[in-house]
Amino acid sequence: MKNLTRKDIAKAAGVSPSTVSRALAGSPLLPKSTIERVTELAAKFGYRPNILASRLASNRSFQIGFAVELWPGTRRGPIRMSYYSTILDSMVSAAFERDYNVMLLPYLKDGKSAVEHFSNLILSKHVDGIVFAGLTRESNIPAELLKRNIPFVVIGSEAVKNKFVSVNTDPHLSMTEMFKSLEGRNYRRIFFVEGDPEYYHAVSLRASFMKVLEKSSLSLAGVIKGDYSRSSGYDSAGKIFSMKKKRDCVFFSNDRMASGFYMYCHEHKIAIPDDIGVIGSDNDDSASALYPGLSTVEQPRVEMGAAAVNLLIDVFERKPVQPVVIPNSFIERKSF
Amino acid sequence: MKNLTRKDIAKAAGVSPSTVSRALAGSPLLPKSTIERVTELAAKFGYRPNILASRLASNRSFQIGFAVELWPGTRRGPIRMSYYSTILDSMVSAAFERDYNVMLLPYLKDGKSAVEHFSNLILSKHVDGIVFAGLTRESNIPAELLKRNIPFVVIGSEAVKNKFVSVNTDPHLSMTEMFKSLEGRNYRRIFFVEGDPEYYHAVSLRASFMKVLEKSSLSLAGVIKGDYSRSSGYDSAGKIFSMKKKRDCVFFSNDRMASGFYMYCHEHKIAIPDDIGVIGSDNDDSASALYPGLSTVEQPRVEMGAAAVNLLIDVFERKPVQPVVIPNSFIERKSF
DNA sequence: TTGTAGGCGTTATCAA
DNA sequence: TTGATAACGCCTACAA
Repeated sequence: MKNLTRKDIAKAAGVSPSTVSRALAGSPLLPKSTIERVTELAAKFGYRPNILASRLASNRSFQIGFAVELWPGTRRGPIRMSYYSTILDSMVSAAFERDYNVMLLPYLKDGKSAVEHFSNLILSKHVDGIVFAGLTRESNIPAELLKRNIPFVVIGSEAVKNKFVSVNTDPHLSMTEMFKSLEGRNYRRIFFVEGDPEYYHAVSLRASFMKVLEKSSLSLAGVIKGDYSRSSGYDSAGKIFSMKKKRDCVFFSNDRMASGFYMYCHEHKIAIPDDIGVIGSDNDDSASALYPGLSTVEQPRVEMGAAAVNLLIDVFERKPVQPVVIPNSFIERKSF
Repeated sequence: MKNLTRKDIAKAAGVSPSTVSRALAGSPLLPKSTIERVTELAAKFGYRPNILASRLASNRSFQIGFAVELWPGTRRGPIRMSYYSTILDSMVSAAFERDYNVMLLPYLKDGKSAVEHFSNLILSKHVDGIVFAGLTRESNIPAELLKRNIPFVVIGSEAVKNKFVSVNTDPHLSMTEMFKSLEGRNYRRIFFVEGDPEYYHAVSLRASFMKVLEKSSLSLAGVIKGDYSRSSGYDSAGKIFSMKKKRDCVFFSNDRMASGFYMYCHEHKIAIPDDIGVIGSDNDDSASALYPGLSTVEQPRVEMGAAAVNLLIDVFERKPVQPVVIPNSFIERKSF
């Protein structure tokens, strides 16, 4: 079956193909009557402009890529993790509002150079630009992509000297709120359980925590290494309880580790918050299933995803862009 | 800056543009030497075929759409829910393996007809086919899309008379395992907390449950209405405990409702499993944070997502396809 | 084994 | 206000 094209509509309407395009685009040059007639005819025929042809002609794909790193040999990627899925969720909406689509760009962790892969995707016009999230601090991707003049935005990574466009969180406000709350409850010391320092998030959260801690009346009970996993949260409990004093509390760099800590406390009949106060970070959905409700430092993922998309489109449109820093808030529940 | 095209490589290699295409596609017609020479030259120049042109010429987008229903006026879609993100995650991997890409297709819940929207997406060649998940039972989308000859696959919906391609779960095996376990622990009665019957999943799970229940030595303590939400699980507790007898247990149609029930039990100092046995369904990640560990009927989402993609590509390639039914398993933890 | 040439269905420029 | 026409870059039948 032959595809319906502009020509067919043009013939039926007794105009030229270009007029059909103009009418469908609602060009202000055309009189209303023409627009109406052509539009009606197009609807009647069920004509839809071929987006493939339109993209070729305009040399734009109107697609934004979201990079997802696959583990070779598995059917598992990062999207099932709530950090990624929440960001993606809001990216889709934000892109939709600006007439872009989001495409997923899987790449193999130990495949050929990721940089090469993404360059190809841009050069071959698969996507107009790429959003990255969850890169490790040592990743060379942003620096290399910059060299090659590839439009991209990075979520949650350090924007080295503001050289590339990034979206980040500033937990300063939420930390301030948190310490204020803690002081109000007469806590004296606090443990800090760190995330995986490969990630910028872990480092910046720690820095922010320490900065605000200094100004507070609490003192540091200790820093415990973690890696964001539930088991590392569980394991941290042993160390914490070996050092614990009265009126101590713990801060976890994500809710997942906090949930591991909860598990330990349940198993050992330790009462939260009576025996120890607990605070998490992320406001994961799963955290709200915990009992007692986990107080947590929110990560504004929805805002970050939307901001990344809007920044990227601004780049396409050659508008001036600034790195975006989004403050987050502290959510108080029952865990301290 | 001008785009690098076949022509440039052709000129440099002293061949025609078509030969460049053939070489890059590894055509068996060409001698190895030509393929090598052209490939090297292309690499040296950093030439990447323009996928936009290729798609126009072949009239295929090599993209698979995943439909996501947006709530108007919010930046929230379904992808943040683990049901969707897990399916999507495996779809991306499966598509990658067969050289397809996954594109997200948002549509407004109360926007213009969804059917119209998806027809357009296909007619305009945005995507070659579409995967749906989480449709309600009364949705007219599958029937209408079928009429219009649009390639699609539906996950978790009833395949009415096998008329359209679908991927479903058969919980029969896991239910059998579950009841066997329950009998081994001397449970006498079981409550069934239903999901939202708008969804096929709720209905089919209930049917499967009842069928296996009949053959077991347990009796039905009652059916409680739920809607998959945590709060409906919490609310179910009141009804359950008003009817509860010794050696009763509860089955929840998803883990989320079970987590609401846990919340109630914690608040009311009811011990799981000593006072009541609990079983969930889905094997959500968040369920594994519950204490005591929630036994659950798994939903094979990873397999469903991958199967959907492979079915769809089979449809493109005009291979004969059959609806896929994937059995699931029972995961025993500490909640009964 | 390789080259030629006619699509594919738009967009965009220029002329009328 | 409209119409012609030249790109856009690749695919592919057909010819050589």
